[in-house]
Amino acid sequence: MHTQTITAPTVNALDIPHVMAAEPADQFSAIVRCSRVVASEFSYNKDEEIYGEGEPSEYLYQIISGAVRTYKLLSDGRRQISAFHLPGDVFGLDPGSEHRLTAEAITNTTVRLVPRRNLEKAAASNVQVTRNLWTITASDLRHAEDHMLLLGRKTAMERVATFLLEMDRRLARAGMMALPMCRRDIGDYLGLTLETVSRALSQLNDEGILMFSSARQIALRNRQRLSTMEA
Amino acid sequence: MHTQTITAPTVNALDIPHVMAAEPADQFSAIVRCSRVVASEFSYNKDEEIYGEGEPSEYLYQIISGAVRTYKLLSDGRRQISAFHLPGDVFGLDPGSEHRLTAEAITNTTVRLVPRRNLEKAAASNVQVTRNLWTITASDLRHAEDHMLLLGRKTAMERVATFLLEMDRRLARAGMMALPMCRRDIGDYLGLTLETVSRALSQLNDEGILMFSSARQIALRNRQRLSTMEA
DNA sequence: CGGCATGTTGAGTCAATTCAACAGCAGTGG
DNA sequence: CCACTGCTGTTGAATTGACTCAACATGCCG
Repeated sequence: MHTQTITAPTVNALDIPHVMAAEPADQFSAIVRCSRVVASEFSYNKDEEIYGEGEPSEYLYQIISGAVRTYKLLSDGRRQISAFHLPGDVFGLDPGSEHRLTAEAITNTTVRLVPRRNLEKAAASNVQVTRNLWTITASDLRHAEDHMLLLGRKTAMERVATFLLEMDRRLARAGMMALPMCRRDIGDYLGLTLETVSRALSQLNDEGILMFSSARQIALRNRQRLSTMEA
Repeated sequence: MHTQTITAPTVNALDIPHVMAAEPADQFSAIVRCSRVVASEFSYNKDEEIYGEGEPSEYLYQIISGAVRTYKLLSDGRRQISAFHLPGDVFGLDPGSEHRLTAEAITNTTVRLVPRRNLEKAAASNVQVTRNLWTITASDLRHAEDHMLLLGRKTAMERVATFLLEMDRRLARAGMMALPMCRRDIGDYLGLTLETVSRALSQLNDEGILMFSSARQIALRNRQRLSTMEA
């Protein structure tokens, strides 16, 4: 693993319970709490690889700030991004000993991480830890099922509409979203070319459904209309 | 659930351990054994729905004989099949209370099933049961990740090559496979039309890479060449 | 044997891609 | 401060792989 910055290990599981009690959905915290393992922090630079496909799976990650893409490549370089991970999201849980995807920082990114080894020890005795790990895998599966429908059967415009609604839901603040990823990343997520993505966004802008303040700063002006477009 | 035939509940978990000891990979048996719940048998007719998207998730299924497709629909009828389930496969484990896919019998199909309610009771106390359920979900996720790459980035011929190798691996006997599904099902699995699937298969036949004895009886004649075609 | 499902093949179309040019902007250094 | 450079994004024009529509072939089941 090629980490650039190592901010000293900071968060001890024993400190967390009361702080995090208000966030029942935070599985990572729940796992850390139950398993009583130490979570460290690491930072990665923009475009830096966090782990590669086929590498041993040693850590579970939660994004503190930044954004991460996980993807698979074909031999000739065609790329399919499976998911974008945003602050609060957990990634890197490939059950089995090897990662099945590559993970890269989209922007400078800081993560919390716990060694899998510790998790497994905790999971062996504590059912709740195992259940939480299962829940994370189940969420990934749910997303993948939805995404297969998009990739297999939706038109370009429907894919872009779905993407915008997903990102709006996950990262909009004050009606505005700041996309961390470039047009090529969006294309590789949606199974389209970057030009097709750009054309679809321009059309939505022309139709008044969204508004750009810059290429990556987008405000949705008509979510309902966009919903009908996602098919 | 609209089941046509109810063959009397037969298999009791307590009978299984020794019979199944030779199949370590059979998670269903392991789960049934650990949780000491009763597994029943049911049969479904060709094209009969086993459960629908959005319905409460009440059972976990294992195919004894036959084949099942699980899919999602768009409002205008476009369909994406997520997976084909063949004898020995487990399906229906949508964590959470509702099914996220519809399941239908492709041919007349017999399944073993256990009530989720019983599983959950067993899983609450027995870590091994939870781990096995997690493993099933993880396998589904792995397949979905591979399939997203196919749907987002592979050409029609590459998709068909991948499909043939998958089915050959899973159901070939004596170098021959008997596909249970029609061309439309294959198309809806691969994100293609049935005509495109048919054309690709014909081309592979012309090139001597496969041989038909009937439309659904296929023997691969050159797996290595097919492997290079799946990209 | 007839009728309907399923599968194949051909011809024309089209949505998305490829290739190409240019615009915008951020960072760099003279 | 502004030209220069590289990167990202947009737009246009031509191409193409897969789709649609159509006709026909095959085969299974009653």
